[in-house]
Amino acid sequence: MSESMQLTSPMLYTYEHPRPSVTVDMILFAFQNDELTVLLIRRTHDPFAGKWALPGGFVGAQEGLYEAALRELKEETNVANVYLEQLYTFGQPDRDPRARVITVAYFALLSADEVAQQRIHSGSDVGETRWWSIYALPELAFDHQQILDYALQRLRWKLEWTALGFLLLPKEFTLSELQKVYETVLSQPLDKRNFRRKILAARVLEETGNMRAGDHRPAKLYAFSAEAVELEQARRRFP
Amino acid sequence: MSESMQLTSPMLYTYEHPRPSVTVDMILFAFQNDELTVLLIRRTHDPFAGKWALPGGFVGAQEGLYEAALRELKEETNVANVYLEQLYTFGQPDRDPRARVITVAYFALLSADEVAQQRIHSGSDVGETRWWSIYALPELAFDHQQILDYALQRLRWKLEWTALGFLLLPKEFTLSELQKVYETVLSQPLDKRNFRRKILAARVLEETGNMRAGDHRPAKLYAFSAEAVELEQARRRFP
DNA sequence: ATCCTAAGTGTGAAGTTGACACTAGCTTTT
DNA sequence: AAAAGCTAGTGTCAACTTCACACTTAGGAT
Repeated sequence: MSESMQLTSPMLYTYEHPRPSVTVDMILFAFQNDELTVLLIRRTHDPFAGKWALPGGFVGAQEGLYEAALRELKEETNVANVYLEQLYTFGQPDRDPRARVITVAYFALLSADEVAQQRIHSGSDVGETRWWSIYALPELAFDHQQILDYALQRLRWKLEWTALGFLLLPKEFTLSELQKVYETVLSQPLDKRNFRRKILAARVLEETGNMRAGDHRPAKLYAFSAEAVELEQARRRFP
Repeated sequence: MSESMQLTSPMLYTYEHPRPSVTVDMILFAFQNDELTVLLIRRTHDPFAGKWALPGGFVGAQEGLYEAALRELKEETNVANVYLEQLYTFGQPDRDPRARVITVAYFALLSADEVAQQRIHSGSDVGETRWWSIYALPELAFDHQQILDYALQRLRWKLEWTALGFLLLPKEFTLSELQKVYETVLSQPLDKRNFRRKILAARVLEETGNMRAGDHRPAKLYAFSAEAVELEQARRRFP
């Protein structure tokens, strides 16, 4: 501890300091086939060549962190137009075996529409891109498992405390589908009547008038109202 | 946007990238004279020489972010043994006029005991160190006002949702003192009976058996129990 | 002894949460 | 065309929580 003090202390407020690399890593969650999934890429280069990792990359000299996250996402996975939320910054000195790399993690919820539209594909530097079920993950590169665990906590928190679960669904959805999202993410069954009462009380959903046809009794379709969502997002405790 | 893509994209997963400087900045809150206060230092060097700023400094090559925060705090202000919580990472490209500097902000609540004990003084690189009332702040350097605003949001959230307000008080305190903390931070009067019922229901406080003598009826003194606090902190939504 | 001031205490009404079971409406099968 | 199968959809009561609200108690100062 005192060694590092002497290293850096005399230089305070000059700009001659060890400069780490800074990256952004993105955790993209989606809901597919009744499973919570996360988007991973397969690394082509060392370190961890062949291993799966969160999409991410270096922050450019003249771009903000959020912009870097959007750019890398587009480049590596062709995903665009998502709302990213800063998650946490991970900076253990040894988290990258080659150099000091500090990473700012972002996460996003992708609606089923977005997953379908994005035509996700791998960028030139990326081996392969695919969605993985949260419950059957491969071994991850770096400390990405830890980052993912943390993102999962945050996601659970979000669903426990806000009515924003529909962000993982298509534009129109049934209440049963929404309940399924909540049950899957929170890993617990919910009472149908109480769930409906509660989610409707949040006043972010409105009936579209359409029905979901299917094998059985058709279900009313709901959508969220943009204004209400802004309110709900404004209620976020950690912007 | 596409310019910066071309700048950095071809180098993905090599380590030849613009490397920003990375700093930590600390927001230390304390409660003094019925006011919420924050610890600031006066800058001696440009940029913003003479302006007040959050204590902070560069992250060493081989130290974690948290360790860097502790070290800088000790160096600049002589504050030690505080529990820091990561707040947010600010990385707008122009937030430092001279170079690209990304900062990871931490915040901490200092008890009145700690404020008294710490013998806060300025490190060699720091002009002056003092506590400022939140409601009478000087103009701050960089984007530190923005960072502070965000920290205040988080602090309010913390007091709204947890019983951790006593972190800002000395070891022993009366319920009235605790209520005053909550009222000050939340900027709203609270009902005495409801406040007491609620805070006692959280089961983190215990009577010490001592009384606070004073001009009027003596008040029971309370302390928090360490185990209970761990529980309460474990309840934190964002570790 | 009286006054002043802060400490300390309880209740009822309103709202919220949680447990719980049946009917409605469509498709498929026979 | 009737029955079976399956999912959608709905209401109530009890327990608990929240909120508003006012008086008594204990010490210090005079």
